[in-house]
Amino acid sequence: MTNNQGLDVVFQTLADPTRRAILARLARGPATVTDLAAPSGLALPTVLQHLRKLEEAGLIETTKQGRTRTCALRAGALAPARSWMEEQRLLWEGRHDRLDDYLASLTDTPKESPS
Amino acid sequence: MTNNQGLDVVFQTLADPTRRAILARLARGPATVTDLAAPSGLALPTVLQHLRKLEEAGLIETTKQGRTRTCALRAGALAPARSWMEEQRLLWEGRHDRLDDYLASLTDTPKESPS
DNA sequence: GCAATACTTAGTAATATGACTAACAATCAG
DNA sequence: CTGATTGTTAGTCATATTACTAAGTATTGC
Repeated sequence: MTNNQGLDVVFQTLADPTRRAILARLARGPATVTDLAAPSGLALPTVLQHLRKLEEAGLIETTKQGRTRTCALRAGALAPARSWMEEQRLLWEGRHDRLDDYLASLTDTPKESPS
Repeated sequence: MTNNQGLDVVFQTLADPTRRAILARLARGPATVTDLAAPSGLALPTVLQHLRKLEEAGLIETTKQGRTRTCALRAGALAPARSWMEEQRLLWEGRHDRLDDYLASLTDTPKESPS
């Protein structure tokens, strides 16, 4: 269905460059909170907020062991979003109504232009 | 690059269900502002705001002819977002570090010293 | 011309977002 | 135990988002 409620959350989560950077970093392997914060130039609590959102969106998972929390990607989490986009692409490309074509079709009244 | 600034806008735009619904509607063909507002149950100005965002994100284009504005999809506008997701998918799947595997690798030091 | 139609602008309000600092809690190293 | 490391919580603040209403402009049809 086009009404996937989880899509809101996933797209919203991906909309932030800091979070995309975190995902990109995690794509190279698991990391701790401090590891993730370092290149961002952000304060730890800020990064933590982003991590919470990423986790709530199901994009990552984390566990705490001792005093360090390790974060890793959750494979397949992007599938619904990818799926939606693919669906759209097919629809969009399937019918290539460009706007001007459409407008042309409206004035296409076979009447041989009086006046 | 992972730093695509346009991705912010596109993902942000897709994060709203009303806007996704508008896109889904437009995938079936161009429509006027009023057409798009009707099924949403929203006030016209609200829909207009969404349309402006969609247009700023490059996802649709609109033209006014007489007193009606017609909206249509802009094909290919999703490409950068799709591209980012595809890139991520490859990375994520390429290395299937699940979190527990990683943690296991850390404690690989056989701790024969429980209790 | 006049009224209905279709959109627009402006202003408002509730809520969400993303950043910070300060202070706390829980480990680990020596 | 003590202190450094790592994370967490709480509270604040500026800005953005998304909705609304009310009032405007521009076209079209009679």
